[in-house]
Amino acid sequence: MDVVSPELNSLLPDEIMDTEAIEDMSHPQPDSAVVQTELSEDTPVPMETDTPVISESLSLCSGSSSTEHTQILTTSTDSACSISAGSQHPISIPGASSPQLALKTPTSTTTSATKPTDGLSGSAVSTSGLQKLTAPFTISPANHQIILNKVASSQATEAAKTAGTQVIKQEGQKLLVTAIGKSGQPIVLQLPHTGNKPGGSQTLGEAKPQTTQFKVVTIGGRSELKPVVASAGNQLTALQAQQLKTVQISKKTPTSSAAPIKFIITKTVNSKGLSTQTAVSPVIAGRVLTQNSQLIPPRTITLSEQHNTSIQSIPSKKIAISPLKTPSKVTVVSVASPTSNASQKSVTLPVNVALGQQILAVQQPTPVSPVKVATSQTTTQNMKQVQSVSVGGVGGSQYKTIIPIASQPNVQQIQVPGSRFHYVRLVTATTASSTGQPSVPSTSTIPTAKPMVVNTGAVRMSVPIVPAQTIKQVAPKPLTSAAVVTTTQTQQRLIMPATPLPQIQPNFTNLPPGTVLAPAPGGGNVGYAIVPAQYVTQQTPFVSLASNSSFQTSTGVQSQARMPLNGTSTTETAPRPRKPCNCTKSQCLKLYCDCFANGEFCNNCNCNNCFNNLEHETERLKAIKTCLDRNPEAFKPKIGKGKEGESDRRHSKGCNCKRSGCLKNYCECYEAKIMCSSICKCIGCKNFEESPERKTLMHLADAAEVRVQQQTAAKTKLSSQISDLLTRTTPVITSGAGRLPYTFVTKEVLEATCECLLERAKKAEQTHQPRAEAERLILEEFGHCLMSIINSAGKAKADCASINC
DNA sequence: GAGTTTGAAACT
DNA sequence: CAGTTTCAAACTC
Repeated sequence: MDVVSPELNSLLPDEIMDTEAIEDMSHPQPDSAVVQTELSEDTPVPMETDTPVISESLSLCSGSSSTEHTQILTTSTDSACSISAGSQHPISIPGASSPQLALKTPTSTTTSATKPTDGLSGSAVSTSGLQKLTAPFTISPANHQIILNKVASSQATEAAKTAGTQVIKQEGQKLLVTAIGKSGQPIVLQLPHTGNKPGGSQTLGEAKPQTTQFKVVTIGGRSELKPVVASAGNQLTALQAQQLKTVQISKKTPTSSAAPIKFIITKTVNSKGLSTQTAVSPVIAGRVLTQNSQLIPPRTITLSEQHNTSIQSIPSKKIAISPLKTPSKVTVVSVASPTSNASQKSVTLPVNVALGQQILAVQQPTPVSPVKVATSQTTTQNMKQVQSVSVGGVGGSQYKTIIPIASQPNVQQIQVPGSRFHYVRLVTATTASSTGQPSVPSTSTIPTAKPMVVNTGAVRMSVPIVPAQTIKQVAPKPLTSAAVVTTTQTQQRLIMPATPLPQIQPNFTNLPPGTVLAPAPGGGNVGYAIVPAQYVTQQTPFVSLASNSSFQTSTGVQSQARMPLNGTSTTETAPRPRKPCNCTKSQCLKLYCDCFANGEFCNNCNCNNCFNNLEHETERLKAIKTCLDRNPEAFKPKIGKGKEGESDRRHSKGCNCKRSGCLKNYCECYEAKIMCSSICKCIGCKNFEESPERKTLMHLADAAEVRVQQQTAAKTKLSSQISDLLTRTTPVITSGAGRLPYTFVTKEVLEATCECLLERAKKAEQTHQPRAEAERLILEEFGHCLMSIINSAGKAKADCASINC
C-alpha cells in the first residue's frame, strides 16, 4: 500500500504532505459514526471528526461511532500539518453501497465536539520496535484537534525531542504531529480494530491485526505493512520549510481478505503556508489495492480542507477543494490493481478523493458504479459529486493526474508533443504475449519513438527509484498521444526521479509532470505517476505506442478522461501544439526553455546540448530543485484564477511589458489570450477590455482564424471527397469480374479535365474574381470532373456487367 | 534565414 | 528588492 517512497517523501514539497490515515470500513457506519482509533494497545487515539456530510457518509468524528480503525496523524517537523478545523474532510470510498466516509472537522453544528470536556486523553503508544509515541495525548474537540501531548508545553516538546519521540502537539486548530524522531526511525502506530462507541469518543481497545488497519504517516521511514506506521525521516529536518505529512490508509475487508483497500494520502504542509501561502496544494495519493470483489461497493472518499489558511477565520465552513481556487488540480488515479484482470483495469475510478484543489481518483477495477468525486467548493458549497478524473488543462490551467501504477509493469515515459506533461506508460515486460498490441489504431506510427522500458526484470517496489540508465525515453511523433498502459502485474516502475536525491525536496505539487512517484520501499506495489490530465483527455484512437507490442493501453483512463471538466469539453482542452525549443545555452534546464518550464522532456527539439532528458536525470532534478528553490511556483501554471469580480483567468504574476503594449506575444498575458490585470506591471498597456487596439487585433485575429477554418474545412471536404472517390472506385477496380481498367482515367480524360479547369480559371480571371474565389471555382470544377469520371465509371461497370450477363 | 526586439528568467 | 545580464521566443526584414 505504499505510495511514496521514503526517499520521495523526503523529496516531497512542503505544501502537500498531510499525512492522514483513513481506513475504509468494510462495514460502513451510518452517519455520525464515531471513528475508533487506536494507536496501540490500550492506547486510544482521538479522532478529529465532525458531523457527517451527506447521507451514506461515514463521519469520522469524535461524536460518532465507527467500527473502523481510522487515524489521522500528521507528522512534520516544526510545521503545522493540520486538518483544517471548520472544514470538511469527507472521504467517500466507492463501493457497491456507495457509502461515504467523511472526515470532517467539527463544525458549528456539532455541539458535542465543541466541548472541551468531551476530549479524550491517553497515552500515545507505539510498538513494533520502532519509536513510540510516549507523549500523552488528548482529544480536544473544542480545538478540533488530537493532542497527543496533552502537556503541549515547550518542556514536553523538548523532552520529547530528547527522548527521540514523536510528539503530537496542538497548534491552534491544527492537528499537529511533530516528528522529532531519530532520523530514519519510523514511528509505528498500531491501530487495532475496536468497536464503536456511538455518541462520543472512547478509549481504544486492543489492537487487532486482523481487522482494518491504518498505515499512518510515513516520512522517510520505510513503511511496512503494519497496522499503523508513522515514521519520520531525518530528511525532513533538512529543510525546515518543507514538511511532510503523510497518511496512509489501509483497509482490510473482513469479508474478503483478498481485497484490502488501502489508501494513502500524502500531503506536505508548508509551515509557511499556514500563514502566508494561499495556494497550498496538497496532493493526495490514494489507491485501492485490491478491491476487486463485486460485493464490495465502490466508495468515494472525498477529502476537503481549507487550503488557504487565511480562511481559517471562517468558522465551520465547508471549504474545499475548489478547483476554482487555483488552476492546479491533481488527480490521483490508480491505474491498475495487482489482482485486477484485464477488464478490471479499464474504466472506473473506484475512489476519488478531492482534497484541496486536487482530486484523488483511485481507479478501481470494478466498473460497478460510476466514480464519484465529492468536492466541496468554497464556503458556500457543499459536497459536490462530479465525475472524476475528467481533468484537463483549460486556458493554461494545469491539471496533474497522479496515477498509481500497478506494480510489475514497466514504465515508459512518453513524450507527447503539444502536451505540457510527460506521460508515463506502464508496460509489462514479461507479459508481452498476454497484452498484445494496443487496441489503438495507430494512424501514426512512431518510427522514432524510443520505447522506454524500465528494466525488464522484476523490480521490487523497494527500489524506490529506477536508475536513469535503465529507462529510455519515448519520443512519439507529434499528434500522437501516449497511453497509460497498465497490466495486471504486481510490480511497476517509475520514472522520476531516476536518481535518488535525498537532498532534493521539491514541492510535490510543483513537480514537473511526468514524475512518477515511487512507492515506499517494501511497502507495496503501487506507485503514482503525475500525469497530466490532458494526457487522459488526449487518449485518442490514433495513439501510437512504441514498437513494443507488448504494451497495452488502458482504456479505462481514456473513457474517464473524456469527461468534460468545468463544462469544458475535452476538445476545448486540446493541448496546444508544443513548439520545439531552440535552446542553445541553457541546456534546457532553465525556465527559459519552454519544454523544461512545462515539465516536459525535450523531444524533437532543436536545442543544443540538451540536458532535459532522461539521460541527464540527475542534472535535470537538480535544475528542478534549483528552480523550485528560487520559485516554488515555478512549475505551476502562470495563468490562474483571478480574484472574484475579475476575469476568470489572469496571469499569476502579471506581465512587465514595456514596449510591446502587451499586444504582442512577448506579453505573456496577451499570449495567453487574457487581458492584463491589476497585478501586471506593464507600461503602456493596451491589453485591457476597452482598448481599441486590442479590439482591432482581436477582430483581425478572429478574421484570420475564420479564414483558416474555412480553408481547413475546404481541404477536409476535398480530401473526404477524394477519399470517397477512391473507396468507391477501388472495389470496382479490384473486384475481379466487375473490374474496371486502371486506364479508365485515360490521357484524354486527364486532358479534358485540365481543360475544364483552365477554362474555369479563365472565366474567373475574366470576371475579375478574387483569387480565393477563383481557387474555389477551380476546385469546384475539379469536383465536377471527378464526379463525371465516377459516373462514367459506374455506367461502364453496369454496361460491362450487363454484357457479362 | 538572419538579424532585431522583447520580456521573462537568472544573476548580482 | 532593484538593477543588470542572460536567454530564447517573437518579430521584422
